[in-house]
Amino acid sequence: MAIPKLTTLELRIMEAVWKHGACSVREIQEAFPAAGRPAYTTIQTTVYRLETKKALRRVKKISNAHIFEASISPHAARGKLIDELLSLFGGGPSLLMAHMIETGKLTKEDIAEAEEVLAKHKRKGKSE
Amino acid sequence: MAIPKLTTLELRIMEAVWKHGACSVREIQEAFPAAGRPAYTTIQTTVYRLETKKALRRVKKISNAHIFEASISPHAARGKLIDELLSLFGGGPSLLMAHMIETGKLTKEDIAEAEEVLAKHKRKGKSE
DNA sequence: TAGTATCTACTACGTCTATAGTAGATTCGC
DNA sequence: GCGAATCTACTATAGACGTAGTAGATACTA
Repeated sequence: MAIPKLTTLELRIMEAVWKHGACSVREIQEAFPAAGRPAYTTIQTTVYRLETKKALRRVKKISNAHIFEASISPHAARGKLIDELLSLFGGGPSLLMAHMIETGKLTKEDIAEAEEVLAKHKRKGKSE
Repeated sequence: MAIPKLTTLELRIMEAVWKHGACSVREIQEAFPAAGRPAYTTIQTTVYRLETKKALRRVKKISNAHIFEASISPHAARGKLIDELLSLFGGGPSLLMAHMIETGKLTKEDIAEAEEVLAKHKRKGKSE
């Protein structure tokens, strides 16, 4: 199943659903910071679009409100974003990492952490 | 100077200008792979839009053609992209790195390379 | 200089996105 | 059961993007 391309607002809605679990349009809307919160119907429209994109689906109805659930995982959605970014950086992580180092976003600690994660991942991978 | 938001096509045009240096619309168009190359006027329109976004500027005229030059650096433009991605990953590189490791995009070698870049960067940074 | 090629400037248009209003259905409280 | 609140479904719209055509200006060539 291909991960659909999600826009910023769509992604923020997905984040809300991923975080809160199955929820209504109202709950999604209220997950947005009160300052600059989009209108209820703005969220509603975008939720519907996420539905046609197969990123959300209706699971049940509570009272007169539909309850939505994510059909794609945060892991998969983020993976797609990363793939797209990497493709703009020549396909590999080198340029991306180099850039983060130059701009101070990637520190010694982050690298050490990455090594640990890698080691852990390798151990798991071995058993597959 | 804020870096404007660039779309995919815009970014590909910028890449061409960054690579070739100041060039004409025709040269930009021909930098695209022949298969699926957009029409001349498609490039032209997008170049104009990049001009209003202050990402490109006309520097001179050769014969009857304008020559364009980048007003923003690849470094800055890529930095903006990375910032946007990182903000979707909680602001830090950890989640991003972890994801790349899990999906096999980040290897031991990449991490070793990053360490070298970091060391090199630190040496340079010290003298500033 | 006359014809041809090229380029600019402008216009057009379908799609997508963010935005939100409205009408009618549903439900809840009393 | 009736009024108020809430929700859905539909409609609308402005701006951005990718796409490209056309008319007129400019320049090269023979």
